[in-house]
Amino acid sequence: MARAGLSTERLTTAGAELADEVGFDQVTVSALARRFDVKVASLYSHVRGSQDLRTRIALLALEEMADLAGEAVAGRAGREALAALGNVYRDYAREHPGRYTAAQLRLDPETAAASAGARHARLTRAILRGYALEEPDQTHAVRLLGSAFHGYVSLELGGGFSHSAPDTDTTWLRTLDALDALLRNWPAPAP
Amino acid sequence: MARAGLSTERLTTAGAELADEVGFDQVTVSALARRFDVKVASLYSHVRGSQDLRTRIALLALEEMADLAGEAVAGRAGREALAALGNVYRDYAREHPGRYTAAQLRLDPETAAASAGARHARLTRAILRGYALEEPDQTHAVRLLGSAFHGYVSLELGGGFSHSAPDTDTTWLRTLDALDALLRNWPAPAP
DNA sequence: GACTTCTACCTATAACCTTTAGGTAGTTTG
DNA sequence: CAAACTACCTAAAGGTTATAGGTAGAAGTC
Repeated sequence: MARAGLSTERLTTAGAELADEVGFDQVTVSALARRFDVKVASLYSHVRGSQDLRTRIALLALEEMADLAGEAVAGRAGREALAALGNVYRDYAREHPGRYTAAQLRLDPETAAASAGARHARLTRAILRGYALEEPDQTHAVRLLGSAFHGYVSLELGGGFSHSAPDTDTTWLRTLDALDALLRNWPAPAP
Repeated sequence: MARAGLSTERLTTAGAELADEVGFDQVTVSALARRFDVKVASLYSHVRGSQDLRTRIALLALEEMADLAGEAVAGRAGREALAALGNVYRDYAREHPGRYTAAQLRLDPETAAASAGARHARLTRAILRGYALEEPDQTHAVRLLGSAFHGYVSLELGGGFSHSAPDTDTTWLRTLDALDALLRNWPAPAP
């Protein structure tokens, strides 16, 4: 009875790979068992079930992205920092589509609180140091940046911009231009 | 043998209701059959399967949103039109979370081409008539608006902004302010 | 080095969802 | 009013989730 060397971590990373290959919602306990050439029930010693597996993948993705974002933003400011952060999300989503959609999984409050989610918020906020924004506009801007990045990436990933000129790479650059200009020129509330 | 009065349309709208109640990915042929108090196999005369059902719900949601967006944008221009369009998406997502996530379903190219997707693009483009944008910036702006709206709505729906000051309603208003300002002041490409 | 103990993985089982095939009872049409 | 159609059925096969309880190999103990 050769042992496959299962563990919660190995299952999580294998699940993440599986997600990237076949899509996050095709990630199933059975498919994972097949990948390890092991019976399904064996996974239940390491993972509580399919929901648990999915949230573990989501947490992994959030951490990985936060790590990359941290590196990318370090030592940069202004538009350069903005572009670095945006590129992290966009590149990650293209290299790891399954993980990226996993990261969008709705987490229950406690899990979310223990996740790398807060790090993402802090990193985005750090970028705003290069721009002159006071509270509460800073928070508004954090949310707007998050929305724009996530929205762009998820629409592009979903094929929303596909096959029509101009290509999405230049739109992405112009989007970064636009967001940079917006932050430098943050408007007062409308009357 | 009383007839339940099934039809593809009734199944689709019932499926949409179900999605709003229990979440789009909990929409299952079995659950729908239960709702009509009918055996599962009976649905397969009206719907090809669970995938077919899901895309029908997605198409319905896209149409409903496009209808609402068309009404909302008519007779408005500039910031007013921008806010009207954004509010349509946001309100729709909050009233019909299941349908909204359904609308994000990745469609195969032919289905997408026959969907209301193009109407959404046209409506967004129509809004830009109130701003002075030439091509290709107009397309970039269409994509940016789509990203910002979708990103905001989906993060808010997923609880991303939850329970932290300032409240999401004012962030939403300030986001509209910001996008309006951005469109009025669209930047030239960075050097 | 034998003995316990832990761990990794197993078989078996039950519940649920999907999908297809083929049948029967209402409803509509000529 | 018979033929044809439609709406719904039973039956069955295959896949996924999940739990309970069992066995073999590895690790620690004397």
